[in-house]
Amino acid sequence: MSAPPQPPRPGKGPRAAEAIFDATLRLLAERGYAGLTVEAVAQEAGVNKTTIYRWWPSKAALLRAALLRARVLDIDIPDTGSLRGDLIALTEHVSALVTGVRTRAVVRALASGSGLAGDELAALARDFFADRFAREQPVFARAAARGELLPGADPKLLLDLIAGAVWVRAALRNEAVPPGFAAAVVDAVLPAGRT
Amino acid sequence: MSAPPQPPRPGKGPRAAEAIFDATLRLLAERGYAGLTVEAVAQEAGVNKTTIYRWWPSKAALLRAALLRARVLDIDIPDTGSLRGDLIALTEHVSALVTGVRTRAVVRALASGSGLAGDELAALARDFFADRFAREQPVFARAAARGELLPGADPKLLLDLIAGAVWVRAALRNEAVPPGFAAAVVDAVLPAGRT
Amino acid sequence: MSAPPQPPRPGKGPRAAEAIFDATLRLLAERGYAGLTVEAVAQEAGVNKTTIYRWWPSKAALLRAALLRARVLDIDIPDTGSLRGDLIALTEHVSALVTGVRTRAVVRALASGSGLAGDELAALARDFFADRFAREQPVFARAAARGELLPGADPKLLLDLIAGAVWVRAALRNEAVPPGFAAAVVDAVLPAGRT
Amino acid sequence: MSAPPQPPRPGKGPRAAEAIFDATLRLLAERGYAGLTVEAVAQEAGVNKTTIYRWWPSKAALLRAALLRARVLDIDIPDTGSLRGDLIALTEHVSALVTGVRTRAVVRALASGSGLAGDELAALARDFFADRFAREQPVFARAAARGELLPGADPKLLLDLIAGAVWVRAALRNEAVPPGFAAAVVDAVLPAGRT
DNA sequence: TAGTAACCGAGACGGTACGTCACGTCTTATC
DNA sequence: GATAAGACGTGACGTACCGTCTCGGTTACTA
Repeated sequence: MSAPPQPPRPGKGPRAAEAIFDATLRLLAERGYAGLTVEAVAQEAGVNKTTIYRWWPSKAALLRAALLRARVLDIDIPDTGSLRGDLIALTEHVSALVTGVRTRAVVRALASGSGLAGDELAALARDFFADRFAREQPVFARAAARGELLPGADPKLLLDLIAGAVWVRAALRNEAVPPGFAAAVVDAVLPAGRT
Repeated sequence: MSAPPQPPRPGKGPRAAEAIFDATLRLLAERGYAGLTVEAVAQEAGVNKTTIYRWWPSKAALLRAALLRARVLDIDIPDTGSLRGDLIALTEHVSALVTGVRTRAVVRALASGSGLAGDELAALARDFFADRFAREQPVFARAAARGELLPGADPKLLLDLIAGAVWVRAALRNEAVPPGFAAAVVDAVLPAGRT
Repeated sequence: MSAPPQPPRPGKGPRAAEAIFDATLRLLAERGYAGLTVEAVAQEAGVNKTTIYRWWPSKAALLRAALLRARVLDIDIPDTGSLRGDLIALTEHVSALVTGVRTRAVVRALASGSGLAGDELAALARDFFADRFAREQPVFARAAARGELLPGADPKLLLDLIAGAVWVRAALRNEAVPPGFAAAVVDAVLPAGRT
Repeated sequence: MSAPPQPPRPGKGPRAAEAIFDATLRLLAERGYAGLTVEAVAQEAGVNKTTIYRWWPSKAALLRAALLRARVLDIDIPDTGSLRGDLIALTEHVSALVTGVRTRAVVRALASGSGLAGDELAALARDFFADRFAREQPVFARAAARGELLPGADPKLLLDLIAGAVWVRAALRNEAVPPGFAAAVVDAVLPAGRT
């Protein structure tokens, strides 16, 4: 009689989608991307393997869907009142992503795209970064409005420098990110951007 | 009295080591790390699979040995007479590594270490970056001698910013690295380092 | 209303079970037990190796199933009207098994059970002989009914003597079993059993 | 200068022949014929694998040599003063061979000859039984001299019956050989041979 | 409320690659 | 001259997942 209260599955994906995504991300965190298997996901999710293959053609596609759904990589855009404060907050968020137990495997998986044409993870990474960059625009818009931003500054370059430094330190060098690293990074690049 | 007839293999690794390493790197470039199989390497190298397993316990160990031997990732430390020139040269080298056909798969494989303990590739990446940083020291020593370097500057941070920006742009965003990017990157971080 | 369409595989074993069993027994006959390989069976049966391992955990288990299914070792219990005639028929059947091209390898394989605990072939041999002995009982029941059997005679011993003589001659001495051997064997043991 | 005091190796076989044979027989007893490996023998004997292959071309040949040298299968020909007593002694010896911990694996290995042409173990079995039969002749010669033996009796058949019964009981049925079995066997076949 | 379409579980399968074991051969010292 | 040392090709082992297929049953929307 009553309309169904916001049916959780509006026709997209299997009924057990949530369980599948959960299992996917948990196993990814536990075993890394290479150790993630569809069979294990199916078993953990209490679902038949065919069900997964009915909906996603590959491990990468499944992971992509899981990441999109689960919003593990979402960000809150900071608004601290100053460009420097905002950038430090962003940096710390990137740092948390790259080092966090739940997310570090995810984030490394994104980077393992082989560079071969047609790699789904590479596409996901591209989309993720584009989306993220779009969301970060307000930070720079506000800074410009406050007159904090040099006219010729390149926000994308600033962000790449910031995120890249954290990435290299944590993911490639495999070193701990010391407290104060975010501030140091931001202060290193701000002269190029700030009035 | 007579010198030994210069045995080509001084006791380390199989006779066909060169062929194996060649095949490993070629297949890695062609198919990416996930598509790299020991069986294919063996076949390409004209060697039996067991011979490979006799010497390296895993795909990662084999790749590690291949990279160390093949010096694919070596750098020439530039000496252009100015810090800016040296850093631009380094940046362009990083950029070539990350985008070059022969090396981009290698370099991405390094980053796919799962972050799990005991990952051989992660160890390799760590070693590689440590070694590379050591080799780059003269650039900063010379800059300091020339009085180009601010006293409190952090060379490691500068290098992480530079390499990270290239990495994010090419490997994560999967965008082309435009001409002039190296110079832009260096100019963005130099105010933090240069007198 | 209609009977189900008589599915050929009532739930036990792979679809190609017959082909697998055929290949198993043929290769066993050709190459002996030691030369029998699962891979060759799979190839001959036009089946993937994994399919065989899905159903039988070892070569011995596979062979066991093949023997049970194929009824290679079955006997027709003779009824010639006299104990002597029946025993000669049984002896000749044993002789045929031990020397026949199709069966001699099978029968030797049964005997190669290592005597180690848990040997599957040893278990199969045990079962086979127990079953066979049970089936031979009517011969002695009829002989007793005819008054041909001494009260204290031990049928099992008689059968062991008979089968053993054939076995030693054919399988261990590797000599031909001459015509008349069956009669000679039976006549040698009958005084111990017959009135 | 002094003649070596009975050199243990008169030019035939490697220096460590004894150790090799020991290891061979011990491993055969422990693991059965199928589980016997040349590599394990070499290791146990403290000898290089190539040394074994220099002297014996195959596992079967090695085993053959070990059995011949080690006299595991030797018999003492009994002389109890009566045919029945001698035959019972022989039967008990066969029984000990087939069931003894040290020898049962050996004796089963002999029977696992595939019946294929060129099987070395089959040849060994043939030789062993021929030799053994020759050695047992005195028992029958003495019985004949005592007038115990029927003129037309076939000693070979008698022995095959006896040995076969023990073999079937112990090796094929995998049953224990009860005490008194030897006497029962002999009494079952003696009417056919004894006056 | 019945029909129907989408979805799902169960199970089997061919296939690729894994990493391991033992075989038997070979070459190059060494004793 | 016999051995030791050690690398090698070869073949088979048994396992893990891959991605696909068929079949029969179950939801759940819809007519």
